[in-house]
Amino acid sequence: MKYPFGEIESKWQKIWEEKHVYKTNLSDDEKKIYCLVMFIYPSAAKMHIGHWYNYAPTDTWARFKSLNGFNVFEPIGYDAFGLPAENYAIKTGVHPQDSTLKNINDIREMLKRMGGMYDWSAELMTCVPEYYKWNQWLFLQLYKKGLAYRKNAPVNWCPSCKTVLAREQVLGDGSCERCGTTVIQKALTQWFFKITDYADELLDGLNKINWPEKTKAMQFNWIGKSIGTEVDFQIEGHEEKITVFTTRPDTLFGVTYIVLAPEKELVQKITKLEFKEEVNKYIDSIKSLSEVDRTSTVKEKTGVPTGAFAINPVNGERVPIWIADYVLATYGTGYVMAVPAHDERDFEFAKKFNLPIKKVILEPDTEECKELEKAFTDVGVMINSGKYNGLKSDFGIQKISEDLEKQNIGKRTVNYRLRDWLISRQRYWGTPIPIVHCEKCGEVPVPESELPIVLPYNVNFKPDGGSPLASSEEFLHTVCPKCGGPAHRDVDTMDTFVDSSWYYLRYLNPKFKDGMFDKQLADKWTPVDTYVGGAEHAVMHLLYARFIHKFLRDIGLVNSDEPFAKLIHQGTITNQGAKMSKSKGNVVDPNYFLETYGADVFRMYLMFMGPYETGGDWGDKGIVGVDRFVQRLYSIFEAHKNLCKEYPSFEKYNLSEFNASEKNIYRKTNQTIEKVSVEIDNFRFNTAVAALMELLNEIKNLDECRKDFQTFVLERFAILLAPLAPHFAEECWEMLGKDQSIFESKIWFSADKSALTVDEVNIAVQVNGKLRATIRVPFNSDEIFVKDISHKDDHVSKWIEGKTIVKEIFVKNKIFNIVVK
RNA sequence: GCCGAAGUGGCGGAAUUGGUAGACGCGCUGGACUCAAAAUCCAGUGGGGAUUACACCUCGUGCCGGUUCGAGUCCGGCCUUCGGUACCA
Repeated sequence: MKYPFGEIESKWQKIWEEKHVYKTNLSDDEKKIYCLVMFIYPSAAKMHIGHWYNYAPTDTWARFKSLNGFNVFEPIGYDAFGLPAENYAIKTGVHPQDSTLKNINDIREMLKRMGGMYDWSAELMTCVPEYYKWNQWLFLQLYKKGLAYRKNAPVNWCPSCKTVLAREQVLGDGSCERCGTTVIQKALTQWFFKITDYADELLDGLNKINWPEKTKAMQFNWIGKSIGTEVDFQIEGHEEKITVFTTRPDTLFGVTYIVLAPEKELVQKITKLEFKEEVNKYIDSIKSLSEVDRTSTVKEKTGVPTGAFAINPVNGERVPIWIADYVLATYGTGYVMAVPAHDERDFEFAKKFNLPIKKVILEPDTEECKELEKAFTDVGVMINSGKYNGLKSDFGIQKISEDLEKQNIGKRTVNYRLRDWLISRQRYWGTPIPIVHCEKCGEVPVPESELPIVLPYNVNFKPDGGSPLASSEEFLHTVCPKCGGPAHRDVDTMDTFVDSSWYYLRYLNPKFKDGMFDKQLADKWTPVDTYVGGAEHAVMHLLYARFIHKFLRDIGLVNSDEPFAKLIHQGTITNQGAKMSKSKGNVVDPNYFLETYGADVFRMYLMFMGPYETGGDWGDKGIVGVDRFVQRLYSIFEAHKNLCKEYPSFEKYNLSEFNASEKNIYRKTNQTIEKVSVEIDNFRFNTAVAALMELLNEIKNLDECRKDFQTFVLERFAILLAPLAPHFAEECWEMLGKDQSIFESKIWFSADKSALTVDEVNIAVQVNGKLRATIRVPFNSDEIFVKDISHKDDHVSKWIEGKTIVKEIFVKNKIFNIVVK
């Protein structure tokens, strides 16, 4: 009979639910494992196979750990706020809350159908006040510590979504991550979280976590720590000065001009009257450029002079001040000292605008008078640098910095590429920011007792610019918590990365009322032991979560430094070479496979396809192989119904009492237990499945074995299958005559180590490294014995006859290599 | 451009510290069953050569070189693909 997956899957899902086998007892943390998979974004109604590829293998790992006696907590939830739901509402008129809740219901059904071991009592969604109240509370804590602040800043603005995007949400081609529209620059007053205060700690922490090296490298580069010096330049005819940041103070004598980022306010102040028109024209011309456009290496450099001059503090030279878009207001001080001789960008710029190039570092083995063809950026000997002449330039960096500090015109400092986290969004479907704006008192934080500030249901979320919440009169108007006068609420909402920065703490008790999360549980259960999710989150989400975790530690709420001890990235499943996405229309729907093969075959096939961390292009060719495997097994178990009741197995067998088939099968069974355990433990599901297929091939002669031994083998087979194909394994287990669910009784067998080794091994006999024969010898035979047999072997002797044996290499149980001349 | 990862049969992919390359599966070929087909079962299956047949020989892990008794694995230099990133002063 064909394996009736439909009824069996629903049967066991019902039993698991009734018996609460997935409920984790969080008060017992002795052998705890917090296994977390990145929560799901319910933007599309259906889960596609990419989601399955993420969730099913992780579930297999969690089930494996659970059967091995660990107390595993595996929760699931929904990253429910965000743009797609709102964009969908604008298009169709369906309210984001309604569409999101419906999608969540569909997804929950699918996750249950998949057979996920999720603790449903820990399910959470971020779009409910019970959750986002604590985003607001978190905001207030950051605010109290001065880590949430407002500033006017040039921001990435998506004209289509009419919202500000974080830099990280703008794709490489300058388009909006969510809708694909080209992003423009716009200045707005926005809320920021001061992640830069934690930059150093975020760097140091990378050494303490078991994460993929490449992910750590990406975070390292993203933070981009650089050590340098700030130097003050006086502006001719102005009180103010220009402070530049440089990593090369040794080139200070080579400065031939200064460049300001065009959007800096100072530009307006110092620009000479006759240059104003050109300068403003230039500023206008780059406004439409996205930061990516501005910073493109292929684009020719542009810029205009301001007519103003600065004085070089070390030699009193008068140098012109320019503005150019290659200088960014957001990095360093926004002002750059240009040394064309020793910086590639400055060199290119100076060449184009005929600015002087002054050599101050001499390249080893070159002449001072030789004209530079390109910037020399390495270490050399300082020249044209007054009293520093003759010093090696790397030493000059130290020396000049010291002297600048003594004269109070410079200061050694550290700069980060990392910017503060912009969290304001001019959007409806998110967490309202708990700030009130009062005409008298200015910005006033909402008292904690008044939280949550509930997101109103009735708003106009049409894309007419600005924040939709401003259209809700009752939301907007309030009284000032400080003076009681009329005030209005902040109408922006928070970036959804705030939600995902602490959800792993909330899972431990999503209904907790006395705080953001249950600290007692968090102290016991965090850090998360194993976190699984896509590599696309390598810098954004994973860096923000680390920051928030460290902040929570600093206010005494968690007792660890890092949120995620171990990180695994599942690979991406592509379709015809492209990432699956609704917009590309290449999403593969799992339903066909569920209806044809069932959930277990489908999830096992996903794991069998290849290494979990590699992913790959989707193809369904091989699924029939996994299906055949399951069908064959099903017939075997069907043919041995109630076997364990009639012929109970022994725990251990002695090889000497076995016939040949029994001996082979006993050995293979134990080897498979060993192999599958190690492979699943290391997220190598493909080889675990292959090992089970090998075992199936081996037990073709099962009927030649003693009955109680047949029980022994089939018991183990069912248990080994359980993490991979949980419904099917339960059914097999029951067919054998077992009364209790595998996952209720938590069984895992360990291998009989004495049965792992073999009596005889094949040894490869080589002559000059070429395989000439394989001989079968007793396990652990010594060299003399192997040598004797090898030399007598015809296939070997014909290659060594008449030759001189130079040497012989013997590796026990593996190889015997004869080197002849 | 820079950083990172990867290139193995017709296909997805296996291969402890260097030690019999191609596990497992798909596909394909042949056979059994069947009136026939599907399904199922059995056998074979890297390329080339050679043989009545069994032996057997030879080439082979992107390309070129190196280390070694021995290299998919280590080293040097290329090529290709895929990710990440982009004037960071």
